[in-house]
Amino acid sequence: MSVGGKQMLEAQQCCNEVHQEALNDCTEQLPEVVVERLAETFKALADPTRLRILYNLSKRELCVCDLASVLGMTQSAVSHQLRYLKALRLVKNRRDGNTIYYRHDDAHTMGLLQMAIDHSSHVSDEQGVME
Amino acid sequence: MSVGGKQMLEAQQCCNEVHQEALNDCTEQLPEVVVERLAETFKALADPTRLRILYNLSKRELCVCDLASVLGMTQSAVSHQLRYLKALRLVKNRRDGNTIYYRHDDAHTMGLLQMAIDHSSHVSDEQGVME
DNA sequence: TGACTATATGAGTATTTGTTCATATACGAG
DNA sequence: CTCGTATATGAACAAATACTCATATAGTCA
Repeated sequence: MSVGGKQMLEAQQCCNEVHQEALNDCTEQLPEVVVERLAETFKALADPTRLRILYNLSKRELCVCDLASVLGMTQSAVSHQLRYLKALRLVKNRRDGNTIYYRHDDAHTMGLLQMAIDHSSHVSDEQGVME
Repeated sequence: MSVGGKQMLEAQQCCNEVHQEALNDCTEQLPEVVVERLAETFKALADPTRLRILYNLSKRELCVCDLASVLGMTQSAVSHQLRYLKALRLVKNRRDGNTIYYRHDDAHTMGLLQMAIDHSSHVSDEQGVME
């Protein structure tokens, strides 16, 4: 079981010939909590509705009503997603009378979104030329 | 109920006072196909197992067996996720005898991942100082 | 050929998720 | 107070998901 003197990471043996060299290059793993956090962030961006909400909030502050109108969705559906985004601190809101305005609240995540959007437009351009 | 009149660009009316100025700032929307593509990309990164797979493949080429060992997961679970990632062209593979080696195949998505990882470590540092 | 190995895959399943519907809450104007 | 409006929320439900298990596939080696 113990092969050498060093730390060996055997989590589970699925084949006899475990490539030790490969495992040595992978001793450094992302901490569990970091992985969960990353997945959580990307999951927030992994839904078309939330993407559209954040995209529009990247332009300007908007109330629930306007977002529902722009997205062509029910107020309830939008509100549920806003709660989701707010729990992750990706958006925040302010009240003005009956109206509640939302805006983005996480520059890093918005940066990820913007980067992905920029790339998608580049890809579109290239494909437009190619095909 | 039905207010006699005209509605110009409204997808759905959730409240009477639709803020026209807000809607004017949101005339430009991401194309449906782009939104779906973005969501698809982020969804690939929205799962801890796939994150760890891509993270390890960012270091070096690995076979299914080694990945399973490093992640402490069954060969089947890893293989299913690799198929998922391959369908999205985020990874590609090569065969060497019985062994199939995987590596990453989408610089842009790996860039998104790296950016998110870098940020998370910065945040950790700051929090480490604060608390 | 046949045993052995690494990987792929279909079915089944428990869990998560995004929406709808009905209703609750909070605020402003009478 | 009551009424009207904007938003929030709980329950329910269908669809998507990530795993396990059993088995299939494809290569090596004797």
